[in-house]
Amino acid sequence: LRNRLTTDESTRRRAATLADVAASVGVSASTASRALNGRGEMSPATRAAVLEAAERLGFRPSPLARSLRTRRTHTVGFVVPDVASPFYAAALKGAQSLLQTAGYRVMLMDSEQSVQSEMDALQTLVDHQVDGLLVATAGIGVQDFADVTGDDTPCVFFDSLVDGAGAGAVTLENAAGIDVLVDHLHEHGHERIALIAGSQQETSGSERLDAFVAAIRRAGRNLPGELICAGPWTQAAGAEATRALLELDSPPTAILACSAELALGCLSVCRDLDVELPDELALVSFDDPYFGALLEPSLTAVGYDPSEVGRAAAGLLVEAMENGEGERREVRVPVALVRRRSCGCEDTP
Amino acid sequence: LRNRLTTDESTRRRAATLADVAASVGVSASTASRALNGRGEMSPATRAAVLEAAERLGFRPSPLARSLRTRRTHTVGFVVPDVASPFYAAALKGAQSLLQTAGYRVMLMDSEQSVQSEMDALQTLVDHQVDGLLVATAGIGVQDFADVTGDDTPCVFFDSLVDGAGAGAVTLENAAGIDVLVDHLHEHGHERIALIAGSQQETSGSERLDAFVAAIRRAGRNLPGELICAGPWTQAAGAEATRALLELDSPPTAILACSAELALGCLSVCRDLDVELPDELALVSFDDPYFGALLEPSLTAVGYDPSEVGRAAAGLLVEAMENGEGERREVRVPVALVRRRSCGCEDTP
DNA sequence: TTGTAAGCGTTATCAC
DNA sequence: GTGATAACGCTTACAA
Repeated sequence: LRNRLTTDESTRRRAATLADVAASVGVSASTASRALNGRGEMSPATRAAVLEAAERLGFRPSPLARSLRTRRTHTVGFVVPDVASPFYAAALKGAQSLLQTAGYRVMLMDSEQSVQSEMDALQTLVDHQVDGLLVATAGIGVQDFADVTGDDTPCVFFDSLVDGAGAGAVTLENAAGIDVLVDHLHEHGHERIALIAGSQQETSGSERLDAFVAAIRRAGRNLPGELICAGPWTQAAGAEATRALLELDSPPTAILACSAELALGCLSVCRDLDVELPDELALVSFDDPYFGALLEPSLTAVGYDPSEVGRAAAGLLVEAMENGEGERREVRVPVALVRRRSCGCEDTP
Repeated sequence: LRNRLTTDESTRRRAATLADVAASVGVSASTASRALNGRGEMSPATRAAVLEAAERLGFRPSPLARSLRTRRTHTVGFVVPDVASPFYAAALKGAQSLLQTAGYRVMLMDSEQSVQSEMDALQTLVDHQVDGLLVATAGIGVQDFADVTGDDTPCVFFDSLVDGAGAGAVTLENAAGIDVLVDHLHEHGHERIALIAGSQQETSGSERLDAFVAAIRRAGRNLPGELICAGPWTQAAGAEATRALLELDSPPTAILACSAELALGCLSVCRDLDVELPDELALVSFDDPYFGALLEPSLTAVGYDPSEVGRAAAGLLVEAMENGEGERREVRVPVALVRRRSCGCEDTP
């Protein structure tokens, strides 16, 4: 019942160190170290004795000291533009869980969508000698990235890419997702489709916009520039874009929002303006929020597993950290269309 | 244009160390250290020379070495039951941002709602000699907590409490929130109100349940046990509870869900079963999700700023880490009722 | 004002 | 098999 870690003496006992364990057994620190790490041959007797002493003294090796010596911290840095966003939070969880079982800790930084903060974050992490980096860039350049990291630390980018940089990359099937959304709207007979795009600083934004333009062209439709709005990934931006689109002389009959946030902004404006969805305007979204079925109208969207993005990225990173960087590997996480009512379909249970 | 961190020589240049800086100026390491840390008096000339050399060599002090020596890591551990949950993700962001500006890094651990994992996480963090702990407990006991941390590391609990443990605590106004919700349902004339409570392992769960019982009693109503369901904080649990409640011989006329997740589960079941909200059943929720206004029907709820919870907790922790633990401080983050349609009110824009 | 030396807790390289 | 000894990169008495 008594707390093992405090003593009756006035002095609070310091945590046991390797030297303490060694002394307690009567061997040298190096022997104790070898015993605990199972390195090298040694008499079973002393090994057992050391193990017993370590247990008895409640010895906990200091990762700090170990890292200083071995130059490995078993820590990876995780950098995202906004941890509070459902997507990044889920990716974080996926990554964290894989990393934890692989024996790595994660140090988290939020770049607040700023390239400068992102560079600061990377600098801090590199200073800490993290073994690897997982970053969803806010739009850093290849050169800046190399300058900060010295290209010494394995890095896997996810969500958005930085040219050919890094030991690997995980992104979504952006083009495929946009294609299926555009096709679906075409099937519903829409001719004037508007795009509410996200930030063009990141490839996750530009790939979707590019894919949209390509899909419309491929279908032989023409594409007025006024039907394309780009801005930050926020609900407010989605609302503003929708308002602008609805005020057009000939407004679109359908809107494709490039993220759930943007779709939500669109939804709320339509509600305010009493625009009936999907009759007066159809809406589809790249990104299926977990409450998509409960919105009014329920949201037709392209969905995917956000935690899988983090998990896959972490997997590549562990690979790169342990086996050295081999081929640069790119993974695309698949997406799938979920038909609901906002496009004009019926809910499917 | 050329990368500063690589050399033309075959050998990749090692990052400059304090010794390198000192040597380059022709002073001792201690002098260089003092110059860089601005400690002690010294000739402006040498100080300037050291600073210049550090700059020129791109010197970056090693936090690892520094921490080993000073026994301060400028790192705080952050432990939550589920980072992917919107509430914890927002709290994380609030905490992270305050900590970052205060000069601390955050090391993240997810306890996956398991007490054992939570203890492991705490152990890991303590081993890493974090300067402080921010934990939303999954239900650890006081004694276990003390055993792991040795009560050496300042800890601020948030969301849920551990008896009187820790240097401080930040929670929501659970009782006030439940009271206002129950009162509001009473105003709408409801006599049979059911509660879908969350996990009773955590005080955030038990406080809400207790407050509910008290509020009903205070109003002189009687409270059949069948109207209270407790379970995990998941949408699935909310759905299951709702299904059970609706099958009762005399089902409730109103439901109070103790979290947004639980309310969502309720909502989806009502949709499946064609139960009309709010006419056949009223629903209110403790926790106002950011898309609450866009649900069908829009959700009446008690809301609060989740990032403020993290920020406040981080504030208390920084205080405790820098000025030593003084009085144990408890903060309650305020909540406020948001009337929407699910209770029978009209939307207010 | 500056330098010397010890030490933070490990691990790695040698001898023995 | 095991033990000195020397790092890892920094801070801080204490001495000069």
